[in-house]
Amino acid sequence: MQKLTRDFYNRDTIVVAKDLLGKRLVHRVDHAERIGKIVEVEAYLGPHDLAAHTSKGITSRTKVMYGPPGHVYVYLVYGMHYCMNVVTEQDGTGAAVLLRAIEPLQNIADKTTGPGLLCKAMGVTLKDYGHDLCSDDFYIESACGDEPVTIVERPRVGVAYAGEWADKPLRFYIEGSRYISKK
DNA sequence: AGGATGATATCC
DNA sequence: GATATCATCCTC
Repeated sequence: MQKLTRDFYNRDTIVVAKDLLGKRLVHRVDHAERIGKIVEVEAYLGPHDLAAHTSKGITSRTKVMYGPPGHVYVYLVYGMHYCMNVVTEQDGTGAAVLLRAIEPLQNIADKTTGPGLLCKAMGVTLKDYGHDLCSDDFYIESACGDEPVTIVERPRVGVAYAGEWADKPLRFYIEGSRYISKK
């Protein structure tokens, strides 16, 4: 078990996205560690990626995504669900990886197959906006003996408005996992 | 197939 | 300050 360092996140976003599959997301809430294995993610590459929130430029909402890697970008979608992202690449890039689904491992009661459900189960809300994952109560670690996995590539979900960027295969998940949000 | 529900960006 | 738009989920 090894906590991921800043260097892990400070790399090409697609590489980080694929590398996050199989890692353990750990969040301590009320003295209990909630742990889930990441099984599905999406890559948002930067301002040139029309599906990314940073394509609108630096705003109060996107400033964390434009900041240094290894921090958490949380936002509210559709007025009721939170989604969490991990900021990637060097300070100023504006790229991140959306966590879409986890496999429950410890202290998780609710469903986890979708970005909104994942945040609810992990206790992630807007209060976690900007949190540094290089910390002790909210971080990602590699499992001991991290087994290689087969990665499936698909177009991202819910970004039909993004023109040609809607079709790019930037959604990645672990083949065979029963916790994938959609087929 | 359609509705819930509120922050945010983008207009006036 | 008003309004259109959501990186979703649940129920019918």
